[in-house]
Amino acid sequence: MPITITDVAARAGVSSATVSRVLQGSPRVSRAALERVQAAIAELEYRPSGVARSLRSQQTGTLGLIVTNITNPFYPEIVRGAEDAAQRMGASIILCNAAEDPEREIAYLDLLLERRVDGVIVAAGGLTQRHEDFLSAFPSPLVLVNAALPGGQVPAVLSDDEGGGRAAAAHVLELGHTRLVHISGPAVREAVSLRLDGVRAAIAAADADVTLEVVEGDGYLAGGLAAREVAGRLRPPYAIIAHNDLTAVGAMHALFDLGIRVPDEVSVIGFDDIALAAFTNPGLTTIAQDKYAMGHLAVETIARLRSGEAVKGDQVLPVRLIVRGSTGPAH
Amino acid sequence: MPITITDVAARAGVSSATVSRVLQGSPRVSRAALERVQAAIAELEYRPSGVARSLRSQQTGTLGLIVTNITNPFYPEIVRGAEDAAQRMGASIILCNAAEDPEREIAYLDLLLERRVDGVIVAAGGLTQRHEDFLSAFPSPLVLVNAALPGGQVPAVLSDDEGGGRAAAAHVLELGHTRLVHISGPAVREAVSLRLDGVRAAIAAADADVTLEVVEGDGYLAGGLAAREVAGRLRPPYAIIAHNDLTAVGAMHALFDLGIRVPDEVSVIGFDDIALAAFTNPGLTTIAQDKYAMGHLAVETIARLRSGEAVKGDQVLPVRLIVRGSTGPAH
DNA sequence: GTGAAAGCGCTAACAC
DNA sequence: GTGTTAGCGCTTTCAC
Repeated sequence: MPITITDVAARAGVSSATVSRVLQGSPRVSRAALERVQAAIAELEYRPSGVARSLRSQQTGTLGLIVTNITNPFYPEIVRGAEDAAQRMGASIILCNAAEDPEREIAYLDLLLERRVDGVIVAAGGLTQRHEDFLSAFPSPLVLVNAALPGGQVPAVLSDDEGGGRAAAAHVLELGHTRLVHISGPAVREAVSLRLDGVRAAIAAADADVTLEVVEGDGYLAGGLAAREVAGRLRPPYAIIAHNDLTAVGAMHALFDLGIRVPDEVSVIGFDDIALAAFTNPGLTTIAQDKYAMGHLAVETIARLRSGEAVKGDQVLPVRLIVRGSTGPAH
Repeated sequence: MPITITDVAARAGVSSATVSRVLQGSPRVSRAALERVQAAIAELEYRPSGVARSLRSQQTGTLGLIVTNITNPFYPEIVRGAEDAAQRMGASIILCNAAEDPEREIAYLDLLLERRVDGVIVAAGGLTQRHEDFLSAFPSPLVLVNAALPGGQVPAVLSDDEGGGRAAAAHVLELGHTRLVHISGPAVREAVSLRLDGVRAAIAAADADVTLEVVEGDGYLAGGLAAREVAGRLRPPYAIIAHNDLTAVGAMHALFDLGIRVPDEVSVIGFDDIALAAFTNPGLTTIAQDKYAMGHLAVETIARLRSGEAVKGDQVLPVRLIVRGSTGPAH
């Protein structure tokens, strides 16, 4: 049974109110009392109960962070950014790993409400209709990362998917590629169509004779395996623009299996810049999202929301092209 | 301001005690009251306050999980295992990312105590003397993952490092290698010397003419770069046994830069089996730790501790050799 | 400058 | 079967 404020008060020969004042750093405490209280706190190794404080103050100093899948290498950086920002403002993060299960995501939302968290961040890939219903009526500060709700009712932190798609296509176009294959993610996600839009925009802007083929992947390694089927009927050179790095890595593997050389025969470019991307062989050229900043900004946005500020619309972070070894000139 | 139990009671025309009974699923409630209370709960969208409950019940249903560095690919799997186990028992995880800072690790221990978590899991690489002092006197159920305290005062979940080192060396020995290079981790960590012990044991058991050279790395990618210096003076074939996968990947990169072929000229084997290992090229042969199980078991151990069971000593999980493409016959 | 006391939302005796 | 009440540990008026 931990020490309570009453124990400290007794030990210091004061009332609990005085101990509380010391805890709050109130100036209305005599020097003598202050010292005795501090001594008592130290001797008893007293630690005020966060639970009791939360009940009194109606705030827990706790933020909920729901991620689709913590073992997806896209998320740990976001978590780190969020955690750093939270720590800076004296808050803790309750991490909820939805393990790719939308129902579990919603169950966690409920749980976090019961825990009276000061805010919730949802870093989820795809949002279902049930999410929308639940989230748009969420009774607590809420920020979405990497996904948005129609109408912009809920503040969201996003990357510039359209610009990223454009940059990816422009890069391979510049290398002289005229045949592009886009392995997309699941069509329901908004980022998927935005990236594709970007690719199309870059092609349109190039006013050269360029073909684009789109095959739908799943956003994971498996989706990249579509490259096998593509390689069966397309003769190099061509460039594969993957929806994300996992897809790109899957595609590279399929290509290696077939003995097709990257980038000599086929160029591959990804999206996200997960840690893995720097360590494939060749290194993966990709469009980097600033994942750390996304997590950080999400927490800061919660703070702004809590201070009564009306944060409206999406906050879009810039992306940038990182050229490694997986893209090369078409020949 | 959220709805309270009193609001529900008023709405249902009963006392808060009755509402509480309904919440607890007590049988001592009349049908009529039960229905009215349930209706009121639904209409008001009432959610009991976890904070108030925690204050009453003296337990928070919350576990602290301190991780050295969530962006180190070794940890997300542990987190997932812990999170799954916690969820199964209705608990939440407060994730604390120490960001490689031992002081921050200790600060988090304090924080978690204030938050009155039901237990703490520390998944940290290296433990300093300050850790030892703090941890051995920790006033809350505590489990270490991937590190142990001398004397076994604190229950720890570990992998079979010695056996893993043995398996790694045995594997390359079997491939005909007679010159082994071990790139270790920082000498202070116990796992480092255990793995090296294993390597030595395998060599001793082989009773062949085998040389072993040990160079100290840092357990990260940079440590693997020591392979560059090794390659400068050693002629292939030889085998590099890395302390962990990150080190192995760093070594492979150094080798590629020098135009040395893996595994044709030099074999490389890692330890951990991080997600990355399957996607290097060639794939990394490694000793897999069951990271998910470690996280899971740690949470279960907390539960046992809380139920009053005296868990003593280390729980050592088996490892297993995973052969991919980075090791091959010596010739 | 300090203490008494109320109350945050809930549960668990204890009465009736 | 139901209500009253005390109390979990803290903060904050309100007196003095």
